[in-house]
Amino acid sequence: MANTKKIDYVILGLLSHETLSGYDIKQRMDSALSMFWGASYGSIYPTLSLLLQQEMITSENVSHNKRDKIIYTITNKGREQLKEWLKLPVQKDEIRYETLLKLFFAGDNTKESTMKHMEDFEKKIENELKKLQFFAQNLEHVQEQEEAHLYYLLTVEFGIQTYKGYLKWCKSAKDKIMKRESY
Amino acid sequence: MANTKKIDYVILGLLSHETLSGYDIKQRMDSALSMFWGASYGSIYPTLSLLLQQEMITSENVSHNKRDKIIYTITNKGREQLKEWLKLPVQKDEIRYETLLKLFFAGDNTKESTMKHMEDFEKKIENELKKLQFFAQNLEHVQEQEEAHLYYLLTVEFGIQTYKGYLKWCKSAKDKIMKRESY
DNA sequence: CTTACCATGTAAGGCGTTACATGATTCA
DNA sequence: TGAATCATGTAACGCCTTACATGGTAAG
Repeated sequence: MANTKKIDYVILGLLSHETLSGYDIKQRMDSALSMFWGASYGSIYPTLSLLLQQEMITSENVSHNKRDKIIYTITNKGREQLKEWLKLPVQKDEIRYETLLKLFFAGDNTKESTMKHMEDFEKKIENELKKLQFFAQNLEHVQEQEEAHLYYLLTVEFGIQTYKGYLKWCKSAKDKIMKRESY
Repeated sequence: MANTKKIDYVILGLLSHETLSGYDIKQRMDSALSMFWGASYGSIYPTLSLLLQQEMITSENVSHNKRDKIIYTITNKGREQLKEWLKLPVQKDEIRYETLLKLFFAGDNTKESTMKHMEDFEKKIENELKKLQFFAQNLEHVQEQEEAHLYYLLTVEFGIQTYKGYLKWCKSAKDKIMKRESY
C-alpha cells in the first residue's frame, strides 16, 4: 500500500533543477505541470516538512523584512531517491473527466445543457492550449542550452497535440448533437 | 466541501439505462467508462447501500441456487437526482499521468529507462485503442436505435481521437530522445 | 483439478483537498 | 484604498483504494 503517492518525487524533481519556495513549487504545478499533475498547498507544505526531516532537502530562510520566505535545496540523498523512483515502472496513468461522464449520460439531460457543457469544455481547452503554445515558443528559444528543456518541451508538445485533438473532437461532437432530432 | 464525489451519479447514470448488479457496474466502469473514469468495489458496494437507503434505487435478489446476485433498479427519485446533477456545471476535469511526470524529470534518469517508460506507455495505449475501436464498430451498428448510443459513441470517439494523438506523439518524442547525444 | 470468472462485501488507512488563519507588498 | 499577488501553514474531513474474507461455477 505504501509508495502510491507521488508528491514527494514531484517536489524532489522540481528542486533538482533549481531552489524553490513552497509557493514557487505551487506555481510550477499550476503552469508547467498543470497539464498532467496537480497539488494544493495543503499537500505541498507538509511534504516539504517531511522531506526536510528525512534530509532529502535543506532549507534556508531568506525572509526579506518581515516577509517570510523559505527556499529549499535538494541534497544528494534526495537526488538518489529521485533517481530510484525515475527508474521504477509507471504505476498509474489516469484521466478523470467529468465532462465526458456527463456526456456519456447525456441521454437523460436536455440538449441545451449538454451543449453548454461542451462549449465550456471547448473554451477551457482553447485557453489551456494558448498557454501551452506560449510555453513551447519560449522553450524552442532555449533548446540546446540544457538537456532538461528537451523533456519539458516534450511534455508541452504532448499537451498541444492532445488539446488540438480535443478541439477537433469538440466541433464534430457538437455537430452530431445538434443534428440529432430534438426529444 | 460536500458534493465532490461523483460515484453516486455514475451508478445512477448506469442504472438509468438498465438494471445491473454491483459486479456489472464494475464491469461497465472497466470497459465503457474506463477511458475517463474508474472505481473499485470498495466504493461501488457501499454506495449502492447508500443509494438504496436514500430510495434512489431498489434492489432485487435474483440468487440462482446458492450463488448471490442482487440487481438494482433506479427509482423516479433517483432519476430526478441524476437529471439535477447533469444540469450542474462541470466541476473538474483532470489528468494524472505518471508517465508524463517521469518524462518531465527525465534529465535525471538514464536514456534507456526513459525509453522504456515511453514504450510501455505506447503499448498500453495501442491496446486501449484496439478496445475502443472494437466498441466503436459495435456502436455504429446500433446507431439510430437508442439516443443514448450517440453519446456513448461520442465518448468512444473522444478516446480514439485522443489515443491516436498519443501514439503520434510517442513516435516523435522517442525520436527526439534517441537523437539527443548520450550523457 | 485448477484457473478464470462470477459475486458480494468490510476494514484500515493513506491521501489530499477545502477551508481556515494570517499578514506583507505591489500596483492601479 | 482596495484588489491582486506573495507567502506559509494547520485542521477537519471526505473519499477511495488496497487488502482481506468468502465461496460458487464453468471451462479446459
